[in-house]
Amino acid sequence: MPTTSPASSSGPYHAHRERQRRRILSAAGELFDIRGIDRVPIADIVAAAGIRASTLYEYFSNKDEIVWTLVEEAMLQSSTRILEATKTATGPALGRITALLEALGDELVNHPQRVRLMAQFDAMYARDWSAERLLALEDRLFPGRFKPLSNLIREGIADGSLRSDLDPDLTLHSVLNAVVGAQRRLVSLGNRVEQEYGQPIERLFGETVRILLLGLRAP
Amino acid sequence: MPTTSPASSSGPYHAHRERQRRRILSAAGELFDIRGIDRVPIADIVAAAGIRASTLYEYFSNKDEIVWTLVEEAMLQSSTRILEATKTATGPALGRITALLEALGDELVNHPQRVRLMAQFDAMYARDWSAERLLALEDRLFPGRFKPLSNLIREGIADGSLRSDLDPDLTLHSVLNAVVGAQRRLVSLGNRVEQEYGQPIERLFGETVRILLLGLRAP
DNA sequence: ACCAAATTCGTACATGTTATTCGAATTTTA
DNA sequence: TAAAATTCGAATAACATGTACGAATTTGGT
Repeated sequence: MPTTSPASSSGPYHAHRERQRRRILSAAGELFDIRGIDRVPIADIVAAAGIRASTLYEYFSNKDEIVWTLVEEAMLQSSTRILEATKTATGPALGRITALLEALGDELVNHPQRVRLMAQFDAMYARDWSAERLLALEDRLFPGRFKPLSNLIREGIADGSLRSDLDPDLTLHSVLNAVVGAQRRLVSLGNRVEQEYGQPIERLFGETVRILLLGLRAP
Repeated sequence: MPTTSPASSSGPYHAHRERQRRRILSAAGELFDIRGIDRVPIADIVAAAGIRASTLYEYFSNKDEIVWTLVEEAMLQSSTRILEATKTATGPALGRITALLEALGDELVNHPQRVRLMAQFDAMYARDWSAERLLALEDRLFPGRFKPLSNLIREGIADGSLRSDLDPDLTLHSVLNAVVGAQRRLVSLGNRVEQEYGQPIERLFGETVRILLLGLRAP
């Protein structure tokens, strides 16, 4: 009898369980990326992971749990990398905002699968039935995440690097939303972007960031 | 015996067929919006439309056809409205770009369901298996759609309303992508936006547009 | 009001897919 | 080698899609 249906976090078989868990998650992540989350049956995840369905249920009680686990990991990795980039940068606020937005560009080119996962999640899972769970997850991962953004604008106005007519509680949120939206749209459209726009993804993203920064900069 | 399985486009019963077709499409659209396209079985569409499954197959041969029809309509309505707004505006290019972006804001507040549908489609259907069909659809709906955008930038540089260092083949594409990305992200996150950011959707969107326009404007 | 054509209904059905459970067999640990 | 953990294989129940067809109903034209 397994300890409990969701994976246990310690014990003699701990290392092995962790390995298996990873196998399942990465197999699922790959398939979700290629075919779309809702079009991947458990049977396919199982086959890709090289196990039987009944084994999978020793690790996750259903597909949703796999999805939520992947999303949690993606959000964590993403935010870790971005916070780090922002903290590394020094000098006037505009420079730190630049670093923040460019980190999202790095993510776009270096971790497209991760970005695609979150794009899918936004469009499909961010519905009422899961809103509570998502908000709870975000609160757990980064409590009090918005004060730094507002302060960044305030500092920029004070140090003269940003326009003085910006609203600290509004501007950076809307800029971030636009950049994240651009990022996710570009990565979702994938090859089609280049076919349609005739420009490589990273140039389009870079130009978006450039224009936004020009709009923020003090005249 | 029905004329053909997909709806016929003329004949004595034409008006009635159109009405029924609409019933099906709007029932499906509603359900897709609430639950997500891939989580709506045919049986539910049929029930919501108040008909039997066998009747539905007189109009659409499968669920994908319903989805594609809805997407085609959404793309057409959206682009019609936006082209019109752009053409109505006169004066310097910056003003016309402003009208273009504000039209996307109108769509966000007045037709959120339509925007959500396209957001879902981008994230789920814009994959390799359907890329050809989508490109064909776009070519059919608006052939040669990108020259006007490039020209708008060129005109703006010429008439002095835009910065002179913009790239006609790049800038407006990337700005549009960002605005569309922001629009779709806001509408997908829905109520969560206000809970998380503490700002109404249209303010966030408006601020995004404002910053972008500041970035485009000649110094 | 009536007729003929078109549409819808009701139902049955064949087929395939999906998620989940459970006891038996196997592998691992100590 | 014994006990514990893990995996397997098979069985099952539920769901979903799409098709078929005669009977009942609605529609448009006259």
